Amino acid sequence: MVHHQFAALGDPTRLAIVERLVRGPSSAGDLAAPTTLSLPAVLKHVRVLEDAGLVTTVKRGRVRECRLREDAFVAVATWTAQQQALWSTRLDALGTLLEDT
Amino acid sequence: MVHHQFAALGDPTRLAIVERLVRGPSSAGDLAAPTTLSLPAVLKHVRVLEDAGLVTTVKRGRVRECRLREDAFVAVATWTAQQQALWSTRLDALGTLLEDT
DNA sequence: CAAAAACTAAACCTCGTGGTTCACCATCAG
DNA sequence: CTGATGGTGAACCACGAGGTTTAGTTTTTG
Repeated sequence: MVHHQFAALGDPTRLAIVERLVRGPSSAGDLAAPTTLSLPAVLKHVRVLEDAGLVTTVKRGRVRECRLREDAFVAVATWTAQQQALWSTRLDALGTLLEDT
Repeated sequence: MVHHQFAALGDPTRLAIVERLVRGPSSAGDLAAPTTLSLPAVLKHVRVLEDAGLVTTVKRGRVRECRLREDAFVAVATWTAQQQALWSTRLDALGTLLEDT
């Protein structure tokens, strides 16, 4: 169900987290630092991303390390490509139909 | 700002609308028919998709025709691919770093 | 061991989203 | 012209999402 991924990426804060995480793993605190938000708020966002399968976290000692999951992005890319494919074949069908008339 | 597209696709009803629209344009009424929702509700969703640039609508006579915009999907696909690229080059960098040690 | 750091859990608040209904306008069919 | 059809605008409502603070808990560090 790909709409969970989309919903997770739909929030600007979460999108920013992802764009930062793409440069490498980070602790929750380091994710919160550049923002104006409180730690708990950021942690909630991370949890949402985790539930959507876009991020994994492990707790090492007292720090929670967050890293990106590539396969989730593949799922999103696949869905998008598939829709595009359906759309363009439909356009092709219309094209040949118009040729026939 | 791609998070608007993501937010628009994050709602299941809206995603369903898109998946139906990929098979060709449709009137607002025809979009509402297969759902349990009221027409105004569906129209609101269409408006959101329109604001996100994923859909265009024109009013012809008394019926509003909705159709998909391919370029918006290209934008989404591009963003996703770009993140994937950044992520994997970062993995490559880590790989060579590990080789050096 | 004591104190600081990093997170977590819980309680709480606000506001936007997703939905409704109803009244209304515009257009098409008879 | 009249009535039915398709859509629009406005008022309204409920609830969940995104945020806060505060009070713990668990590691690390001096």
